[in-house]
Amino acid sequence: MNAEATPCDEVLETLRLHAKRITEPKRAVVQVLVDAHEHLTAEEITQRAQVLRGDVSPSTVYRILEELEDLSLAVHSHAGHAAAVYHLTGQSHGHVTCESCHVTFEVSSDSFNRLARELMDTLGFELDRHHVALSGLCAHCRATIH
Amino acid sequence: MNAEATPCDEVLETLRLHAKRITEPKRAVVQVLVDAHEHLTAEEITQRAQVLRGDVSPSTVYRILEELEDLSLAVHSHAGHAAAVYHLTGQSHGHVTCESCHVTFEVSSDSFNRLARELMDTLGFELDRHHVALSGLCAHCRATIH
DNA sequence: GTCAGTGCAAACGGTTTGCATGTTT
DNA sequence: AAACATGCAAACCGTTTGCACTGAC
Repeated sequence: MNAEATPCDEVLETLRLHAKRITEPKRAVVQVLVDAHEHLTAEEITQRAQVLRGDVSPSTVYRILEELEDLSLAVHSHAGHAAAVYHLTGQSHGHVTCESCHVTFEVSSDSFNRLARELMDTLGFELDRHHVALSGLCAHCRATIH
Repeated sequence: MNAEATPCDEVLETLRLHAKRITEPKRAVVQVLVDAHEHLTAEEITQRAQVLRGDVSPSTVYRILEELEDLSLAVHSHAGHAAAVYHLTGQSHGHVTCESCHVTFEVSSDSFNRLARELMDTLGFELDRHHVALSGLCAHCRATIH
């Protein structure tokens, strides 16, 4: 129960602890990720960071995202054909993406855990549930298309 | 129990039935896919088709693969960062890909079915098990790395 | 003052497309 | 002959990289 810093500060503090420098573009990107409740592409992150700070280049965003991933502060996953989506690490969960409207849902770990256990038992395969999203059709698109 | 045509002929016959023309590049690509027991990238398919036929362009291979997919004769899936892999449709199965050695395994439908049912029940989400591969570490790489 | 971090522009890999030519029907 | 399929080259999109410069420490 200590006076909690903002989630944004927590991430920046972790960077500091790893001898990373705190720069304006980093503040902006972290802020965007903290504020985002969806999963964002690098391009979306860039655009939003530019709103906050004006002039953040895409390459910088990619470098910052890579740094955050190295420190396990963020992860990305691949959703079908589209660009990768990034988000800060929270509780463990999987992803499913709608092929039609491209919305990405998080799915509780429980749903994946059974499959993960089965893969381990049968193939000795260790599932990384973050990294690749399953795809299919969301309820809305299914109703619309069929 | 009729005298069975080769799998290759079956695919070509299906093309014919859909008023598609049977060309040398198509024969080569279909032959490659029939012979392949792994999942191949478009580039690998192109290379092997060129061995069979000399001079098949990558763009033609992509167009043929698209045609096969339109007719549900083939599917592709995305494995982590790498290029998409293609294969002819057989029994329904899912994919898991090793992040380290990039081998793709097929996983029996049963393993995915439970997850699929759960996604349908909880989100109304219809899983397309073909389209995106889950990733993780295969038994061999796990043993090597850890 | 040093070095990590930045912006820019160019390169990259996988895939798609426009167009003139060739081949199947 | 007509329609479709092909090869080539150029475009495309998401991402990465080389480099000179800036700004955090």
